Amino acid sequence: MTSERKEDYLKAIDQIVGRKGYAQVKDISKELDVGPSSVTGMLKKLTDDGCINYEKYGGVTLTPLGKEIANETREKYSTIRDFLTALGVDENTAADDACKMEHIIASETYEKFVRFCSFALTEKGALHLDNFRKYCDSEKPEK
Amino acid sequence: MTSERKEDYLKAIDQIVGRKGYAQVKDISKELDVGPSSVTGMLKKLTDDGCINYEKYGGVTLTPLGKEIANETREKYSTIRDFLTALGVDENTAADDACKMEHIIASETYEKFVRFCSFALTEKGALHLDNFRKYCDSEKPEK
DNA sequence: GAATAATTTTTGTTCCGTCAAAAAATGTAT
DNA sequence: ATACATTTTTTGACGGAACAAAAATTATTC
Repeated sequence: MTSERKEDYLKAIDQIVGRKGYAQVKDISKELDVGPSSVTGMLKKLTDDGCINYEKYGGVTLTPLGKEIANETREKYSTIRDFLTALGVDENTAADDACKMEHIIASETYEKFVRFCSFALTEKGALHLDNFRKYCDSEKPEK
Repeated sequence: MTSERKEDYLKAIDQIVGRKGYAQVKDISKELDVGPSSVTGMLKKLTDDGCINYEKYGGVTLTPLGKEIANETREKYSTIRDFLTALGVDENTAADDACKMEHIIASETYEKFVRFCSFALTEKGALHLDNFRKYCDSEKPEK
């Protein structure tokens, strides 16, 4: 009922609402890089799902349900992105991958990522991670 | 041209061929848990793509191209699975997640996973990982 | 307030992957 | 070799998500 794509839309709407108070079709269209007619279509579905407040030709905002889903998705996204960057993945790549991974990983896996991130903030953890990073740099020449 | 689903099919076919020399529609159907008509449809596309040797009502095998894709996919899969289990994710969950992640992560991210796995085989690495695992166990009570 | 511009919605099409049911081919008994 | 069982293919349909083009609405400007 709440597909991957719907989560993407909700996250995008949340972001835009955060910036300007409400979201217009053109904003969402730009944000997700899809045509405006695709957006209108999805807005109807999200309305049926009870995720957004939407009236034709009007601005879009999130309902509590929509906000909840957006927040969960966004939080997952941030954690995964941080996890990947901690591992040494480039910022942009990490952001891209996190955006796709957030939809598919199990909650158990997600939990490990959370732990890893907080561990990385530990003294020991930071040290270990540093070691890994050095290892990464040193082992490259083999190829 | 080579979608996620195609990779899944190729991987499944590769596996079955490994077991019995060739793959039948029913095998693939069972392996991927889809109806036989779906399989037949996909087999046509994979033939057009030059990934499989397929003649109606006959067994299916992989072409060099198909084998190459299957191998890449499989290798990616194994690495991701190992990476996740190294982090402490349960075997089954790791397998499931790897199956989905293999399609979407960037090669850069993949490379980090590879590095992490080989680092984990190092003396230092094993130690670090052990530390993380202990941290995981210790921090659980907070919830 | 009429004319024009920007935005949004409709409508009809497409692609992908799936399915169920019916038809065709193949395999296996007896 | 005839009847039955299994496997495979065809056919037609569906849902999801996207698009382009045309129509409708709202906003702006003079």
